[in-house]
Amino acid sequence: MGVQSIERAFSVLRRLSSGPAGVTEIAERVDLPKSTVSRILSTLEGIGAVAQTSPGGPYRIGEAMLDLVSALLPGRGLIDSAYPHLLELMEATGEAAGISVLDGDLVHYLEQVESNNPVQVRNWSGTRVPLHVVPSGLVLLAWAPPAHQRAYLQRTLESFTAKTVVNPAAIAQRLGEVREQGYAWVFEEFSEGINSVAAPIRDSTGNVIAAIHSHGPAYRFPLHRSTALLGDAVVAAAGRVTADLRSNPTVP
Amino acid sequence: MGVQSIERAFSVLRRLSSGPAGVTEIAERVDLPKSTVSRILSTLEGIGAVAQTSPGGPYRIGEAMLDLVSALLPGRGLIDSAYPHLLELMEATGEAAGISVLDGDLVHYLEQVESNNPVQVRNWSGTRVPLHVVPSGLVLLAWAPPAHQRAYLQRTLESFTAKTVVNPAAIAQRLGEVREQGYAWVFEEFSEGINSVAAPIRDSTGNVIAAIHSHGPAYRFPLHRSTALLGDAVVAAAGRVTADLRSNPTVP
DNA sequence: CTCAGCATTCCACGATATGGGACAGGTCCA
DNA sequence: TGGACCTGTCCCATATCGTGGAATGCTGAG
Repeated sequence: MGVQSIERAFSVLRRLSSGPAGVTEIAERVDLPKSTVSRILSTLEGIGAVAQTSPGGPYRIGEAMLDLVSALLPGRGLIDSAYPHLLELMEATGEAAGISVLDGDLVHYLEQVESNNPVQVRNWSGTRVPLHVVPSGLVLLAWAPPAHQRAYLQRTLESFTAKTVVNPAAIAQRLGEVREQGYAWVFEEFSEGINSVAAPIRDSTGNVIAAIHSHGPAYRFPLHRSTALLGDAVVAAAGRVTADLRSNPTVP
Repeated sequence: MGVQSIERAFSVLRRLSSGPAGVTEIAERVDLPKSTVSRILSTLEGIGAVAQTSPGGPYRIGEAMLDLVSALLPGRGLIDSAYPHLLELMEATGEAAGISVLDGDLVHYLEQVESNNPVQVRNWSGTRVPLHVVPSGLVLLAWAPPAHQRAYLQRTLESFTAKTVVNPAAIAQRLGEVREQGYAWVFEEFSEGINSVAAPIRDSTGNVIAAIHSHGPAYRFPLHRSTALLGDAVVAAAGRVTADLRSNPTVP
């Protein structure tokens, strides 16, 4: 039904995705003449979609394939832009800092930098948690389309600790406060012993596309420090990331 | 000189890597008739290389592309399998532990877990170093095809410290010892002040596909401890990773 | 209701991919 | 050393297969 040679090229790539292989081996596996496989590999090599492990050696998937999916690997470019500002924020608050994006009804933690403090909040990179229990989630929800917000609040909201707010009306009011203040604090609603504060990152058109946060053990964060000052620090860090994105708008 | 339709397909994919687009837009950008682009997109969609953001909407890069590069995101599956065993090894030796794979004439460090000791060997994750100066490299070379070994030893071998062994015959003999013992030690041949020990990880067919190692500052590692016992600890950890891979053979 | 813009489908044409086989380079074993 | 047996690339006559212009169908705006 489709274009034959394209389908064949992807059969070859699929074989290579499970490890390097030579022309003959691939030809047997995908049931094609060697000459055809050789020609396909030459073409793919010219594109950069495959490469030889060593000159004259077996073929493997090429770096160009990474560029093609970079938009999919959630926010690779975003992480690169945000990294230095995560470090700054970590130094400013003395606690771990991280960024996250919205993934459906969950907040997806992309990256985290840690302080060198021996007592640390574990690294949540790669995990996803419901929006209403973490400040990053509240931030992302606060600037989501109203229709999304309403849909989210109509669902049954899970409670994680004794302090978790699950009342839809209470959360809706909270979202308003977050929009006013520009940041969100959550005190032990996701996990007992962890406090966290977050602010929104915007793309070059002003849409909120991610959140940046800092979090630490409840016994020392924020402790005697002003939640407003810490909030401002996070907002400032988010602003710097936003500014960077504006000057280099290549992020998904 | 390559297969036209494959090259065209990748032109389309390249356009999509910078964000979703419709048929007309793509057609203009890559300078092809709409009908051709439409046909290419249908084919790619059948494969899963592209998908529609919404039914009837613009196209974006598809999830299948992720599977193709999973081998490139350096050994994601391998790292996942090995991680718990790296932790165990780190606890057993009290020093940092890591895994690495062969990349041409270099050993590529994929991942490292660190002890909580304040004095630490820096994290080499992501870097590549020549095979003959680190035990992981010796291990990978020891079980490489004899032709590769000979080719490698014929090259001019770089010296990193006063202790680096660069004599091909000496290295060849050393590889024999590594194969006998099942592990390799290197004392300050790569960097003064670092000692390291490594053992091979095999795939489900018995081929050596990676190495696991532990390394620490020379003044305390191995110190008074038996190099044989530490070697056995690394071999045991490697064996556990190998066993895991056997029961779950999805790694590159 | 018409028109503009979009994506898909159709089909005759011939450019283009195809694959069998020849070839060259390498490794292994006797 | 020779030759058997791999390997991957190249060649070229063949017709398959992709091509692209035009027609069709769809949707939404004015």
